[in-house]
Amino acid sequence: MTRKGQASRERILMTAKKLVMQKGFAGTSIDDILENGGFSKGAFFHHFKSKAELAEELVRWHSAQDLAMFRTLAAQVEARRDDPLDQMMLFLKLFEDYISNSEDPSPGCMYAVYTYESMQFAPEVRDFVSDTLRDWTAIYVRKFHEILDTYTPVRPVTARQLAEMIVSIIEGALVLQRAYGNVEIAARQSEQFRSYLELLFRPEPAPVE
Amino acid sequence: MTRKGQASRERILMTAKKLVMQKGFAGTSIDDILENGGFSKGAFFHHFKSKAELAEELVRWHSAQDLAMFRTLAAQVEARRDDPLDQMMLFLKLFEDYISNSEDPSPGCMYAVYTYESMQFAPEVRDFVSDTLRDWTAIYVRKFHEILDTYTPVRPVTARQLAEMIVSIIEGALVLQRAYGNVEIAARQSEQFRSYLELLFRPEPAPVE
DNA sequence: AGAAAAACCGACTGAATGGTTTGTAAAAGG
DNA sequence: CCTTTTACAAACCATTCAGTCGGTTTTTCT
Repeated sequence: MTRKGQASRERILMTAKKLVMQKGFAGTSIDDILENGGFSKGAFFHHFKSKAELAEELVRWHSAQDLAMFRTLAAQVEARRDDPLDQMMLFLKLFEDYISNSEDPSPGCMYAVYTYESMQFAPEVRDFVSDTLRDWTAIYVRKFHEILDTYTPVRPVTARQLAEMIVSIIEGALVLQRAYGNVEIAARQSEQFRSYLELLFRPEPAPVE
Repeated sequence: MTRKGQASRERILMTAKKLVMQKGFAGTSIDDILENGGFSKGAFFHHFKSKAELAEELVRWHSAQDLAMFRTLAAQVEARRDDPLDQMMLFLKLFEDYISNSEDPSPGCMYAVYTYESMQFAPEVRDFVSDTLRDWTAIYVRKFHEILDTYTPVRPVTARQLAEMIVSIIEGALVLQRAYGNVEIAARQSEQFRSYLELLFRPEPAPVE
């Protein structure tokens, strides 16, 4: 694949991503993508043999970017803090900055789009999406294990429960954000989750009555 | 509209709901609905003048059912508890029972489907969905106001933040539930939220070191 | 420079889709 | 009982859709 070929392919993926996030996968036709990006039919089918293949390449491409961003944040955090709880708190704060400042016109999670349209996709694509979500959760699970090795929570809780909680909160907040056209919900909810972690792991003495 | 007519209309809506929750709105063709429910084209277009009208009637119909269920739970709760925090806790528990025992093959939230495919719908439909989500949140906001009038939280928090938190958690948990094919996540996450409320409003004395 | 391969163009095709129309059976109303 | 309206049936239509194909341009390799 030539350099120019790669570039075109990426431009198609970028356009497809934009439209799929706006209108869903079934709601986005190939002609839509072509018109919006200024490509031709021939160009598209030179790079992707079918719409189904685009679907697969699109999530894989997106998840690679996503993971890279995630790792960048995680690395920053681990360089700046030693304590696992401090790391988690800083990570969440950085995430809040990131999501508040991304001027994405149609916010949302691509995995959620794929999940709610799962019947459109081949089983392997569905599996890829759920595996990716599982990987995402697993990274949090590991970090919460570290935290639970160091701290004793005020109430019994498992690493898995906390990991699924932050993922759920973010996924749900993105739905609300999109429905309301309000870009601050995800950050505010991440903040609430931090508050929960504080109470669980760093309780203050009960206030005197 | 005759009784039989009403019944047919409802059967179409039921079939449409099932398919839309499985495959998304754009991914569900009218022919799909007809085939799946055993209707004819004539029947469909007798009851709905277009697919767009079906979209609108479908959310409105669904939200009416949804709200009725919500009110039933709320009424049960208010009959059994006086304290607003107790009411909230019981409500969440009843919700957990409800969602764990509903044998829905393709779980998820219809508002999330509409939100992620929002470009498919007329502005009035989009507004209806966001208004419905706002109503939903507003009911929680009111209850949390009552709670905050009675209890002092350990950490500063607003009724709106808590209301958006439970809605986000449930929305997000439904995404994960669907992705993983695991029907217990929403209930488990609701439980975590209860745990947060306990820590906020009914803190135990800090453990002695 | 010249051959070979990759990248691209756009007219075309068949199937699917949303929607229309014409006709008919069954209720409802007087 | 007879008329009018409602409820449905299904053939039909125009458009859109995913995908094909034959041909041209551009890039790469030697």
